[in-house]
Amino acid sequence: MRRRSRPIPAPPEAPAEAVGRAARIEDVARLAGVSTATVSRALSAPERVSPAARARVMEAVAQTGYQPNQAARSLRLQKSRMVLVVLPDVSNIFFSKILQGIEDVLFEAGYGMIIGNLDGSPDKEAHFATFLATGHVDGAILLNGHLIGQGRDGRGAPAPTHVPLVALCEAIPGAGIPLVEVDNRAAARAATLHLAERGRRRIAHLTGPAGNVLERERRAGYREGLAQAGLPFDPDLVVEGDYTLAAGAGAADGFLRRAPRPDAVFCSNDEMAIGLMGALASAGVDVPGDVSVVGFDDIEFAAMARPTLTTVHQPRRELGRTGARILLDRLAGRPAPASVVLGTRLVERMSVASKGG
Amino acid sequence: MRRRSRPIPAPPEAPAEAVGRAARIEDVARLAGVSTATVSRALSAPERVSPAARARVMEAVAQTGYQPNQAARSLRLQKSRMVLVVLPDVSNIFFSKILQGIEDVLFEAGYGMIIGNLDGSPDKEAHFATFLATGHVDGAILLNGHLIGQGRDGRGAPAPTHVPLVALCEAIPGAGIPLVEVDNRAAARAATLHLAERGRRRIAHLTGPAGNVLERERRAGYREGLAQAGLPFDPDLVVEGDYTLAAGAGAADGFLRRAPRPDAVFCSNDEMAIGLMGALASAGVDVPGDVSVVGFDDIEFAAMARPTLTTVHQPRRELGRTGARILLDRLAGRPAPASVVLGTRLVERMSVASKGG
DNA sequence: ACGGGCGATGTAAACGATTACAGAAACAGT
DNA sequence: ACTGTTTCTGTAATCGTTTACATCGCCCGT
Repeated sequence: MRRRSRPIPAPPEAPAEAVGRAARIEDVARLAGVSTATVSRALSAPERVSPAARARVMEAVAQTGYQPNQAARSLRLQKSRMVLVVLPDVSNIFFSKILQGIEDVLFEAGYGMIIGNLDGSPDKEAHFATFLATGHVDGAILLNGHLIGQGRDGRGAPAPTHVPLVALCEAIPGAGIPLVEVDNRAAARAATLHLAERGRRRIAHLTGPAGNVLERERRAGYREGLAQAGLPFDPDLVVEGDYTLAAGAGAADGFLRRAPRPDAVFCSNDEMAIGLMGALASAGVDVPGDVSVVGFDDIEFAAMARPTLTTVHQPRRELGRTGARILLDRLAGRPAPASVVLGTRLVERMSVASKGG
Repeated sequence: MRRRSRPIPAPPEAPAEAVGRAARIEDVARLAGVSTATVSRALSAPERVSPAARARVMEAVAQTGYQPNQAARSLRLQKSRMVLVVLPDVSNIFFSKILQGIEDVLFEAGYGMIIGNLDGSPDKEAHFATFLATGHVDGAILLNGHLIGQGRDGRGAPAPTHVPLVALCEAIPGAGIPLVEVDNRAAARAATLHLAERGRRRIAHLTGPAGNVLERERRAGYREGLAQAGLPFDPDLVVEGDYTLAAGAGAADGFLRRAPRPDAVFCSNDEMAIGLMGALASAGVDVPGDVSVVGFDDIEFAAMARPTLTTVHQPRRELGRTGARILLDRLAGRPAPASVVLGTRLVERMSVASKGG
């Protein structure tokens, strides 16, 4: 193996910097002929440094490609500029849109976003609960209450030391942390009333999991709507689902076997509503004629289902944005509202039809 | 406002620990009557510490509720046990399912997941590119090539120092990093052939964005499929979309105006396929009779659309899992394959019908 | 009795930033 | 010339771990 006869010029893409380790603040200081203190100041408070020194530092920074090490900063400053977002399921289109809103404003403020995907696993709940306490993140947004308060063991981990928290979409009773949500009860009432106003008399309710705080509100709203329309409440018409397409599809049979058969179903989310409509169609039932359906959330597919789905619109992205803003306020020590309620509206499409007189 | 007459007992939930700061390793050491070195060893390598000391340390840890500070660990160990996942859009159901797979195995291995949501913003691309270089994370998974290589400025940021990377779903030409993907070309060919075998003769293609590496493969597969079926390639039947429901719906008109009208459309994702079917139905076109439709991805809603959507199934969660595993291998210095191709399969549903003789 | 080996422990030096404090230099006002 | 003020800079402590190295017993074989 012969040596090359001529020295090879250094590759142009690596400017001055040695092949080895990333540049440290000390390298920059040496190169600029100043102390590390001056480098640090030149970067974080340029006005406290003479123009000459500042220029030399900037030059040295450019040459070395220096980027402050984040672990060191975190340690020294006792904050990480990271936020943990805890949610039941990233792959759920409802949450992931909220995630997008959170990311929007977190990024704007220079914060990074760590995902805690609970996935129904108590292990994960425990993990992320301690995660909060270990200085990994400056704050957290909780999309359900499992982490603190209402774990399956009845108690869950104790509220972590002093990390600011914000609850999003679902209240965490007794946790005493700010909450951003929609008025689920009012929305459910409006949806139920809407069906009643279209002449529907046997209005069923396909709910989410029973333990759910937010679901309690919706059930209450459903009953209020019935009452307001002068319709009797029939517990037999309330069926519990788990927010999945499959749950919706699976519920169809049950509803059809009820006697008398319901002429409308209010579903606690759009997935179940779409799953239900699909199964009803397959069973030869006319939607919306025989059975009208209302969903909840207004996910993108609601407008694409056949028939298009009448549903309660939730401002998902805005929910995320608002939650993140409140958390940032608390992180910055600014005053923040204890609770925010965002508006919903009923989006009328083709899955509800008028009936009778 | 009257003072309470009796002192209140300390709340029972705070065991021994002072109200102030979180416990440091030194607190534990003092309490256990050992040095900090022993505490550290007791926790990370118990067998190197005498049973007696170990017991005292554990007791002290329990009493103080000590959790090692992560910033300090990261700094000392030069690793963060965090992985950055960069993707175009968290709220997209295609990516978020992959995210779930990634999270599965990352969590299992004790790694946390930071999300870099590009959202089409060059700012964000730049941000996350430097993010990689600042010791925030030990490695990254890239769901598109924008971060390195093919940014809009033609170059993007230089490949970051030495952070292990893995590309997922979309190759990053020239980056020389492991890639996990499906055989997009073969899958597109199979989809096109499937339509041809059902007697479809004017098969259109609703594609993703043109710059897309993966999209080039699908277009190539589409043309191969046509060729294999003995059908002519007509550039007029290739329409570019952007993977959204709206793009699918918007493309319907164009297809219907073509003369002769196409009798099938192969769509590069399910959202566009569903949007297209919706708009076709609204225009009074019979799907699958007049126009058959095939999608790509097999998202959950594919089975719930009317008609149910025939589509190419991608193992999204498994893609995520595999990508994460390879990254972990590289992080651990284990040998890792340079590239993995996962299988797809065509899921036949109701959006394709046979035609003619 | 002595040296070697071994296991358990402690001391102190990293890791890479920020910043309190103090010193130096420059300048102005008397 | 002296003092006080202002502006800039450097020294060194600090954040909370981990771990190389040194030390200290202790046991064992000769």
